[in-house]
Amino acid sequence: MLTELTIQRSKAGHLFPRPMRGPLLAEPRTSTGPIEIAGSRASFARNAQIYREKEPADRLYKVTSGTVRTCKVLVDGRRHIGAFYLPGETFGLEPGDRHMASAEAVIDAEVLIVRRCTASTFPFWDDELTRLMSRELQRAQEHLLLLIKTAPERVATFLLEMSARVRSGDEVELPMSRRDVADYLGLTIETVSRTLTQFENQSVIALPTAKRIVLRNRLALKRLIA
Amino acid sequence: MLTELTIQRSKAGHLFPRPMRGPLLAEPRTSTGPIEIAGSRASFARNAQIYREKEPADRLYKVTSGTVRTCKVLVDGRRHIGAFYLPGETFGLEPGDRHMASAEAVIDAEVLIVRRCTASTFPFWDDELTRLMSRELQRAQEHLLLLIKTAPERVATFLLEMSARVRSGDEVELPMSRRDVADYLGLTIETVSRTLTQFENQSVIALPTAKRIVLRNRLALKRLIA
DNA sequence: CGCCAGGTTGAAGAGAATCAAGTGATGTGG
DNA sequence: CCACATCACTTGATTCTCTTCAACCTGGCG
Repeated sequence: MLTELTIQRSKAGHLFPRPMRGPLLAEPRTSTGPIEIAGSRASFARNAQIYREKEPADRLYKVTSGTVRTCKVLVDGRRHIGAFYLPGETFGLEPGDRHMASAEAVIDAEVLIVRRCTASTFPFWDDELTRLMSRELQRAQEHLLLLIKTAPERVATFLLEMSARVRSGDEVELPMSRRDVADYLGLTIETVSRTLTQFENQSVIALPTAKRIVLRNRLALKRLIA
Repeated sequence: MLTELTIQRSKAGHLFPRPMRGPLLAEPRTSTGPIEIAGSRASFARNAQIYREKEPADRLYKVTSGTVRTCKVLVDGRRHIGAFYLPGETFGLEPGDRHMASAEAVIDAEVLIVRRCTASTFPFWDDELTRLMSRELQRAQEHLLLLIKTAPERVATFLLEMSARVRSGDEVELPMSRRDVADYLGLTIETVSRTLTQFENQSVIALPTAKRIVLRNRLALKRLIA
């Protein structure tokens, strides 16, 4: 194991190193056991940028707490969110050598950072990179299918996806704002909000608070997905 | 080089083997020169299926002539085209071990087929797979951005993309139908058609025939893309 | 010549965006 | 501890884009 550093945020998202260690990879590989690779830890305040578009993509990031979004801002101000990353998920791997999107903390988040080159000395590393790339591709392809659907279908898909990812029964605590959801689904915040209240009126969901959503009728949501 | 077979189509798209050889990979790799890997050739009639969704994804396909589309049909009959593949481009690589979409010949097409496992005996093969996967991911991410745009923006993006890929000056011969274009862009054929005539009326393009498109004002198209 | 698939055009309608106002939660300073 | 400011979300009215439904071209091809 190599030297490790942890980085903590200041108020404005500045980074302060402090010693730490942690595993990069989430899934134990049956053949070899879990892989742990030296890295540094960093904390980011809500909305702090983790990296910017077009910066060299020489690091990988694993969320240890909080939530991260990757997003692209178009010239006319529209914003597109490519993905949300929850604890245990890894982001930052790009098809090229530069980041295609920026990454930001949706809520206060901690990430483990590993240099891509550092890791190349470990066996099975290439396998892991391929696995991550595959997952990104699959995610992107599912996202594509999402964007050709109607608003209720998109929202239903999103709710079921989030529910499956946080797996906490029928109650989902969304870490992200309506704006984030809207930019992920390719809708406006008004449409997202209206669709949610519509679901609530149909008793498909309950909304104890804006970000807490109870799935009361999963079947109805699944029927929507088509 | 291993034994090679070529397969030709019958009227209904059936396959008849015949000896042949050809390179799988398009790009010469500077360090080692072009890689050529044994494979079989096959021809497919217009609209013939090359593989179906959920079939094992154990082969790679390189288009040698014609055009191929990958598509998914949703339960309600809507169809989504994930990508078009032109001569020289490789398709069939999936994030999992099953095809996520089916592949069909847009027009009569010839493809070179290589078994994924066959190829593992060649050096640099893993690199090549990674490169292909990267390209797919990039393609998917650009497609995502497309789908959050307006109809004119999508059509303009599509025209410029096709023009760049066939690089035959300002004249583009589209191999695919309006339906294919529409299903790729997430629009209806009527909207695609209307948008094209609108471009024509603005002298941005000319339409000598339905499938032949002359880009008269690339700048106007680029301005649209935002 | 006439058929037929693919493409275009028109009119009407639906769905989401936009514009605008209101409500509710959160946080801050007096 | 409360008043107020701010931000996030919701709701309503209107507009606009794209879809839908329908009719009509057009170009190959028997």
